[in-house]
Amino acid sequence: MTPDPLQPLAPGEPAAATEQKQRRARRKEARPGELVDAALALFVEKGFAATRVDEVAARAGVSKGTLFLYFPSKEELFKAVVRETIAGRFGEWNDELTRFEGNSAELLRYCMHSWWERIGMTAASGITKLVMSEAGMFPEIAAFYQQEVIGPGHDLLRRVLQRGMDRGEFRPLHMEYAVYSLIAPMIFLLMWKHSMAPCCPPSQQLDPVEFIDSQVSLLLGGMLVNPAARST
Amino acid sequence: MTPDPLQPLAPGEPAAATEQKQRRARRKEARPGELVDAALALFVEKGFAATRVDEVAARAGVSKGTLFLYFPSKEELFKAVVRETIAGRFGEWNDELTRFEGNSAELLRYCMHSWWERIGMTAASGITKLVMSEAGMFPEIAAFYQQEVIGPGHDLLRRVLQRGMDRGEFRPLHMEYAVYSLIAPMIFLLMWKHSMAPCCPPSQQLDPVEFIDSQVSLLLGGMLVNPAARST
Amino acid sequence: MTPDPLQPLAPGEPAAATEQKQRRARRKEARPGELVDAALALFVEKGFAATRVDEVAARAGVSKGTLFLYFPSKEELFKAVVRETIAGRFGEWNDELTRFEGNSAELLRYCMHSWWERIGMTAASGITKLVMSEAGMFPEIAAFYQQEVIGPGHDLLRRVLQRGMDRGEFRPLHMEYAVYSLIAPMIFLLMWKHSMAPCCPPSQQLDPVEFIDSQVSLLLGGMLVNPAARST
Amino acid sequence: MTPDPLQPLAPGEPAAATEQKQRRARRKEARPGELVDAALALFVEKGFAATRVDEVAARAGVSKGTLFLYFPSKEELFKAVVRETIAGRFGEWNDELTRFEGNSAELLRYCMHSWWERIGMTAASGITKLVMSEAGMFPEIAAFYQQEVIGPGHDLLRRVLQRGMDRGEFRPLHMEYAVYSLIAPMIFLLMWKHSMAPCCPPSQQLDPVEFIDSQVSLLLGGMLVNPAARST
DNA sequence: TATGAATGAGCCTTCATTCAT
DNA sequence: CATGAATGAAGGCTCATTCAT
Repeated sequence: MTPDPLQPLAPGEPAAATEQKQRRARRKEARPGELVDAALALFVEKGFAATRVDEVAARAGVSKGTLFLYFPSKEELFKAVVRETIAGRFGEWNDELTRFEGNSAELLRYCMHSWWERIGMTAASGITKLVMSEAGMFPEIAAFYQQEVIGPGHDLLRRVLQRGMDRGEFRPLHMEYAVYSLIAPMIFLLMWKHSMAPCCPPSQQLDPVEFIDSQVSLLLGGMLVNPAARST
Repeated sequence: MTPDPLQPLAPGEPAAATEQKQRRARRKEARPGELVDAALALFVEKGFAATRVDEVAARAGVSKGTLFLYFPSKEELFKAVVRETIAGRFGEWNDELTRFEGNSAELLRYCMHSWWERIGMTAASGITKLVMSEAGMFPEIAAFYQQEVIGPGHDLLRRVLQRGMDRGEFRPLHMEYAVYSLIAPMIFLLMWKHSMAPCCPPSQQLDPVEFIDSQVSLLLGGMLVNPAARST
Repeated sequence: MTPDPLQPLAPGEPAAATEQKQRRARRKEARPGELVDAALALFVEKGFAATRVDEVAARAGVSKGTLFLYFPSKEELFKAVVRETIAGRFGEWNDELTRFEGNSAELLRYCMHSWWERIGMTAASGITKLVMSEAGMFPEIAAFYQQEVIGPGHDLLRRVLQRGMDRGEFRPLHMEYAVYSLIAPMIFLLMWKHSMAPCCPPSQQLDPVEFIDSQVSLLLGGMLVNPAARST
Repeated sequence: MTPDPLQPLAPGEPAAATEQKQRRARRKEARPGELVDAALALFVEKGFAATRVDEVAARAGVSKGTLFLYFPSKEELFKAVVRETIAGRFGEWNDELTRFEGNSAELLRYCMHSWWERIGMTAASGITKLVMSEAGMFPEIAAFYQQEVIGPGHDLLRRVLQRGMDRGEFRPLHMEYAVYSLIAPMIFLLMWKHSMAPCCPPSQQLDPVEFIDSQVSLLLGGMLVNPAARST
């Protein structure tokens, strides 16, 4: 859609004008994205209701009117934020899982740390906090999130556990509950990071990576057939 | 404070008038509670910003003006809701812990289930979800919550773990992380119940009691010195 | 209406009860006055709109409901304040004028100082400030004030000037303007005292008595037939 | 600030567009002024508290929201009214005083009449009345008024009197009191015009110009070294 | 397309007034 | 008579949304 900048200019066309058009066009196409980024940051920081569209527009470097050119309402902006931000990276993740060659305990640990690096510690974590906070007001969004994120994530974790059981590494587990036992610390870390952490005294601060390590170890204690022999 | 109802009425005193006064007095004393109850329900359902004080008043069966007779602002009403809902039940809990005679695995399981019965499945859970959702907007509330709930809960769980280690039931644990491993499923259950659960397909629904059971079992696997011998 | 306290008690009547009734009755009769006093003070200090009836009631030591037992509305309370506070002291003043034996310059000076002592420096001055401030909102009150205070005061001053002219002490004066030349400093002192004075630096503070003296001297310079010979 | 209308338009520039922009710009620039004018009229007529911002906006031909686009609060609107209305014209006045060539009696008379024409009979007088009425509620405004108006006016009058004394026209005067003797009739006229006058019977009406004339004559009687020789 | 001035519905809050007790 | 809890009609102010330019 954007004109390929490597393409040679049509002969006779004034270069400057073309370049300007290009830049404007590129800018125009970037607009929604910039607005979504700005909105994401502000929604995460202050919540949906407390974020003013003026602020979003200002942060995106456009006027308030322009925002409504791209999003018909604040609610639609919010929905767009959720939709745009949730990039389905589960395909890639599933592939990694398939290719993984270590034991299942290592895989599980890898998955959890991987989640932290790719989601938990990035801005993407804000979106989950946001969705959970506003789910009551936006059931549609919550359902969308469930379908696009929770569901696939759930499936992926189920695959990991199944792999462990199939390979005789994990004891027979009640799949659903075990999956949620893995989701729980992630949700917890998200909410903690975005809500209580700023108010906790240093003594109760949490190093997420260490916590994940510790948590996985504890859970593996209950999952592994032979905990004593575990390598991780 | 209220006249002792066991006290016989002064002879000659008209019983009707006394009763009326009592009802009036009771009414006045009941108002804040009724308002807090109404506010709790609405805040949990719609969030702080989306809840209108008119609605709260209407639900409590009074006029808008009356609400401001008891709470100087919407924000103070919110704080009152938080305070009232999470009235420290930790004293009682700590006593139970002290008196508990079973082994530490049983105690841990008891604690988690107890939490669900007293907090998780009651309206109090909604307020925690709300506090975490709105923490950014109400740092004061978040700090209060941290001090009144998170802190004491943290301490209580630490005592449980310490008991297990002292009695040689639990392996040496990194205390902080282990505590958060117990807190995590509770926070998760809270958030889940109040945000995603209504949108999940039946296949992904979660029975909280069973989940707690399962989660505790897994964690105990990692905590107990002798997992095989565990009674629960 | 109030039982004469000197009247011997009716035989057989319990003294205590009677006394209580008396006190309550006396108190009841005093209520309107106490309310008017409280209202005067607050109206003068804060203006009509900014004075809350709660405050008036509280200052008078009664409940808000009681206030409305005596005055049907805040406006009526205001009117009552003006009516009650403006005690016609012009009869007495006119008598003094008639009996005055000094020369007219002395009489004029006496009148002005007398006004300051009896009105200007007392709480009564507040009422004039109040009436002038709120005249736009209460034309009825302004008319009443004009009739009860301005008019009589005007007449009294006219008599003084006429006396001076009749006795050949004052030059022929344009009566209306001359009267207002005497009223002007009084109005000025009132407004000054109640509005700007608190904001003026010490260098611009004003000693009212000295100012009246100075002002009268200047005016007499223009009024007296023989200024050089004036004794005051 | 506005583009010089005498400047010829750049050749080729579309006149219509320019004019439109100008009109739009002028409109935006005119808004605060229109609002201040509307507010001035209503504040003077009804007082600060009784004036509703809706009314001000309506009178200025805009919506309530627009008003808050230009003034952050009703109070700031009021302050703006005061500032705009009494924009310091003392510089001009001081110059006139310096250039004045007549005798000091004439100068004094000129000053007083000048005040009436520029302040007393204009809308600015209403604002002074308002400031004095509401001074108790707005000490900040009162202080501002004192600094911007009372102070400079005071200084100007002092200069006039000093000039008279320096030139041997005026007798030695107690400066402060004499200055206030000149301020008093102005304050009086203001208050009178805006409060009692509408309620006075015709017999007690006051022609301000004549009153000033009369008042100045009387005061000059007390000020001049040689009253008999006075030309005015 | 982009702007930003304008809008107006709606919110929180106040306070004079009422009325059951 | 006195109380004070309850009321509800406004009022000031915000902010998502519109639209002329």
